[in-house]
Amino acid sequence: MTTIRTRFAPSPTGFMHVGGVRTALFAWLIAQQSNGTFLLRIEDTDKVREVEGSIQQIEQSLRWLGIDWKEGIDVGGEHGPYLQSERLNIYRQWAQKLVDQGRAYADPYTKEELEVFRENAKASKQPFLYRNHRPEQPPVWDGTQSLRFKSDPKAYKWQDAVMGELSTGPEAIDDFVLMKSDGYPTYNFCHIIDDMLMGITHVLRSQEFISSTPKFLNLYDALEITPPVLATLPYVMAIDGKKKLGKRDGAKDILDYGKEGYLPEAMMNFLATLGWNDGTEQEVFTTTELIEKFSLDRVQKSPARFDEQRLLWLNGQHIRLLSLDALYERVVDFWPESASTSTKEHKIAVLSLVQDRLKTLADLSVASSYFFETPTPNWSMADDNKQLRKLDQEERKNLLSQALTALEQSDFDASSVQDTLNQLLETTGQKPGILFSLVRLAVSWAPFSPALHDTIATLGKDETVTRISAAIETA
RNA sequence: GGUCUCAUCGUCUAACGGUUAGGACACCAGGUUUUCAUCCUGGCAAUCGGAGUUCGAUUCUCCGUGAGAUCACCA
Repeated sequence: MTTIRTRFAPSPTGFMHVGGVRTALFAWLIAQQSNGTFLLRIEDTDKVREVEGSIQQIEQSLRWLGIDWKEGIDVGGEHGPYLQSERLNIYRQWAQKLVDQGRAYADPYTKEELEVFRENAKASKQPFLYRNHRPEQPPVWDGTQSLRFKSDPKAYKWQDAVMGELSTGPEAIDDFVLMKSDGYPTYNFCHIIDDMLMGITHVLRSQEFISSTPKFLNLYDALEITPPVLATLPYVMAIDGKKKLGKRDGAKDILDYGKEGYLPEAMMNFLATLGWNDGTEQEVFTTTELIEKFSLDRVQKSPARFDEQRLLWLNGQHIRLLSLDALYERVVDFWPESASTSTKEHKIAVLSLVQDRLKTLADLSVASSYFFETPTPNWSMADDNKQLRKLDQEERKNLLSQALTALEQSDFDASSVQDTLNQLLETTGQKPGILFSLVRLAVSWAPFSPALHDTIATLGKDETVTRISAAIETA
């Protein structure tokens, strides 16, 4: 198998949202599965749009997801530098080469003059093509004018690893800007140089680039470069509506999902299966399985909508996949405050009870608070309960007293408590729906909780006795 | 307007040209000695339209329709 080299090459223009991250993920997956190289290059050639701190945020986002890079601005590598603004002399050399070959020329027009051309074209209902206005005697390029590619318009037909065969007519090719007048290269130019110099074998990018691909192909031809494998990924669409997911439409920072209690492996599973499947009925994939099974030829051609419900479900699935120790490591930031003084043993015991109930790690706080702090009796909860509202005050007190007496004599492991509770059903002659609901409420005062005997055993004898006693007093 | 792309349940998707069009999420109903959740069982629900090719089209071709992208000294 040939060694695959892929890259993720974002612009430092702000936080990362799921659309961008998915492109990185797919590139990373195919590199991983061939034991190849995934590298991180930063495309900071537009100084106007650049946002301070973006690079750190991009790196943090990828690391959170579990995507690592073998080469990049922070780790270096033999094809560096990986920050485009530090490669300006390289682009200049290649630009000059094109000038020398007669394939690039300085643009003598002002923006205003170009605008006139465009408007005239529009007025006569013709498409605007810069190449129809090529200057006869372009000035010598000194780096202060923009430099344009002298295109060689023709029809192209090419293979896309996802989309299959794609084609365009010569109309799609025009003289585009290679170097801007501020001395920086355009994306259209420098990404091609960098991909070549960095040995990139597979270029993955999202659908909006499909219409500029013929321009790239024309430039590859001029530079006599064999193009890498091109793969076009369909959009991730916004949750509602039919627009591609973008920051303006409320796309969230990927790091926010971590803060909200989503597991990175669940997010990775979600992103990978958004537009890809392995052909089986498997829905839940570990990272290892994704690396093994992912393939570009099973990537969907059409856009997929971001479905939060599915992400939430997957997150629950992945939470259930974790061992208690692993889960314990993950939830450090999500305990209720009252848990801070608790022991690891107790916390693990609580986790074993609530694990199946968590959809996000952030659910932990609500689901577990009564294990760490004594709740205040709230008898209105009993009045709201269909079964319990039938009991009068005396019956409540009586049942709880019997439960208290029985439990005081119980060994406090889960199965003893279970036995005790079962005996109590017989001695009181009550239905479980009434007896258990009552006791459950008395020890938790929560709308829901794990199985009663587990809950009681985990609370421990002292705490259980205290709580039932308090319930009897306030009934 | 030019160029280009896409099209199966509400959503994510499966189906060498031959299946009662399958699965998952969501939703609804039932089950697992209380509750919530997990888990299990069942239910609801789709091939954009029209021609053509074929014994037979979700699948191939064409024409519509719809949706999207792009036509920057942004990437």
